[in-house]
Amino acid sequence: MNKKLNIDDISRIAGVSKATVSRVLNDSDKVNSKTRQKILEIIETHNYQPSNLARALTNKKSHIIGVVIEDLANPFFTEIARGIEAVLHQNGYIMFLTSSNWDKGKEQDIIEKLYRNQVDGLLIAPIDTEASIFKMLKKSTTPVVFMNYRDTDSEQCFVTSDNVIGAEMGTRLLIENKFKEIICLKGFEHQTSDDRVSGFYREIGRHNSSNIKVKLFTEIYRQQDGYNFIKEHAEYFKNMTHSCGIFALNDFIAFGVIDGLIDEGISIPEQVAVVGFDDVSFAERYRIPITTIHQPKYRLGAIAAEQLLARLKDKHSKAGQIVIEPELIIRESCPDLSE
Amino acid sequence: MNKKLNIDDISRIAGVSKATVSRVLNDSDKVNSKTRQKILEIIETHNYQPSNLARALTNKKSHIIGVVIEDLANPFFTEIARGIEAVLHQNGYIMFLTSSNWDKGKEQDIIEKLYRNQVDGLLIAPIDTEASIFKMLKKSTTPVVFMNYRDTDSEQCFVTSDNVIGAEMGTRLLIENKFKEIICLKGFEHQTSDDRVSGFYREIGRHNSSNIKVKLFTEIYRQQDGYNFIKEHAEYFKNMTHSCGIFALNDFIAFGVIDGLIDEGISIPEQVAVVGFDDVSFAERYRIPITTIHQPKYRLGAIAAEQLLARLKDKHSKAGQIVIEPELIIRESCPDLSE
DNA sequence: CTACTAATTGTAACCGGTTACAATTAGTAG
DNA sequence: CTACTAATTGTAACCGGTTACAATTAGTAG
Repeated sequence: MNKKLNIDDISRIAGVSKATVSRVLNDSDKVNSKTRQKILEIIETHNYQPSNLARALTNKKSHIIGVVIEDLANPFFTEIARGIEAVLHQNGYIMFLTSSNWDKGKEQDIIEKLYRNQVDGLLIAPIDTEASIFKMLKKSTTPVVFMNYRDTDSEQCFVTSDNVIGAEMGTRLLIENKFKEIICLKGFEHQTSDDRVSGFYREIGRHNSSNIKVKLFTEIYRQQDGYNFIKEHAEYFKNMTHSCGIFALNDFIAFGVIDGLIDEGISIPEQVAVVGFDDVSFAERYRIPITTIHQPKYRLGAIAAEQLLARLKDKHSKAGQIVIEPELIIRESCPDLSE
Repeated sequence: MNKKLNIDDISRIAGVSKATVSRVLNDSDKVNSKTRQKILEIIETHNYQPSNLARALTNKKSHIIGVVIEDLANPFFTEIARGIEAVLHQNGYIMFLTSSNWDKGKEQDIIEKLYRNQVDGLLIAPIDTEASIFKMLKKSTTPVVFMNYRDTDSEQCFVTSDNVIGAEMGTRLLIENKFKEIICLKGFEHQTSDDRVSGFYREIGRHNSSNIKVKLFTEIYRQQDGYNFIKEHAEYFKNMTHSCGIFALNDFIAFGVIDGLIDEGISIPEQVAVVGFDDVSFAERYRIPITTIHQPKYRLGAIAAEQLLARLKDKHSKAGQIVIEPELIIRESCPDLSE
């Protein structure tokens, strides 16, 4: 309808200089209370909204934090985002959330766009930290906190769960359950997956496990892949003379596995027990409640946001590198039968 | 580390004017291919990233679309966001997603911030359209498309499911199942809830239903509330001599209801049948698969984004007001026993 | 070599704010 | 009323880009 007003329009209407208007906008300096009053009224009645672009351009502060997660459909990430949002909002910052959708190219693209929009800081759950954009970020002054990722560079902030220990916990449960066969299903190509696989093997190695069959399957990414895995090996599972434990390296894969097992009429946990990872909100109330490794997602996001704010306040504060201990949650898909 | 370079730095290094640099950035006009080459190299080696703020300030185009949803924890909204993101990304726009978290004040606040950051357009799943910020938006030139909401103003774009018809479908199923008692649990105070309640009563009114007990309970917002509702009325349900149907006006309430019924040992659907609304991704694979009204969430988001892009191309294009027909999905929590 | 046109580049104003510094106005003591 | 200080306001430069227009350079025909 009517053009957007700018500060010059307001100053003209009020019969003052734009500097004065700017002063009342920022209630900085002293402005005569009558002029202030008048200007405020004009702003009000004309519904003037100062441009944050112009403001950020001079201030070099946008009060915007860019957040990049991998998947909007996965409550694991949205819970993290909620934690972030709560902390940022409380501190007068606004979160702009974006999703790389597990696409490396898009990840680069998004981060670059965020950076060019001069966000004050970046909170990233990264996929491909080898990408050139990350090298650029490291050289830049824009503070970054990684989530769900650990960096060897001591200058780099990050917040993550200890995926190695988490995987050890899950594996130990399976071993203690005395399964003759333990199958590990690896998820996305990602540092967290690698860590979990390491933890898996490390725990296996700790036990005299020569009489346990151990298998690893990779390239099982999503729920559907977990389902297909069971479908493909259905005959094998049905004809097994021993019972078996499956460690799905994230809950979604576990969901798929459980769906497949139910469809094939294979009993859980008697024939096949399932352990997941993440303790996504639905794990507790899935068709069969899932034994899994709990990560405090909301808290992880909140801590990451706090780290970033700390860096924003003091550029030279020590880079926080926070590793949170996960927790084994036992439910029906794999009970603790060790006693 | 090193200060961020700007276009002046680049032009100085290249020994040309900033206009020339700007020209190669936008590959507009003609630039001698040698100079272009040289400048591109300098940009590359110095990792120069032009500021989008400055650019947007002059161009009056940020290529950013602000998106406001109500709840990041609810896959209903994140599915919509995924649909939006896909369309926007394909068209060179970037989505900045924010969440009002069911808080009216925050909703106002967020929209104002987005607006001040001069996003090119806004996609909003609104809570409180009476708020003053929406009046301001209507007067502004920034195009807005509402989602999950219908506006009586013919100038306003929106995309929504037909909640009245959806509720009628669900209610009809319950009536055809010949339940002697039908209970409706209303969710958040929201236009969609009101529409669903209307549909519920309208369908009830269509049938000669004097022999059906009809009850409406309000202020049942979240999963936990659905659970508590059952807990509070557990004795009643257990002592019922007839069977009863519960229409939970969104799936999360249905989840809670089902949890409560299971905990109390009340059989589903024999004693109490449950119908949800939305067909959130987990409804299909909940402990008891939920009969619900399906909304095409991803598509809804995609259509909304397309509407917005259309408006962006042509300010005067007719305001799309799109109502999508929902679909009844029958699962275990309430089968179709009408024959 | 000259005169003209086309290609390339530079100058300066602008987008919409903020702020250091200067200028003006108001207030106060003598 | 004068002289001084404090309070208030304005001027102009700047943030980092874009672009209309002018200026310069290169190319071509005669």
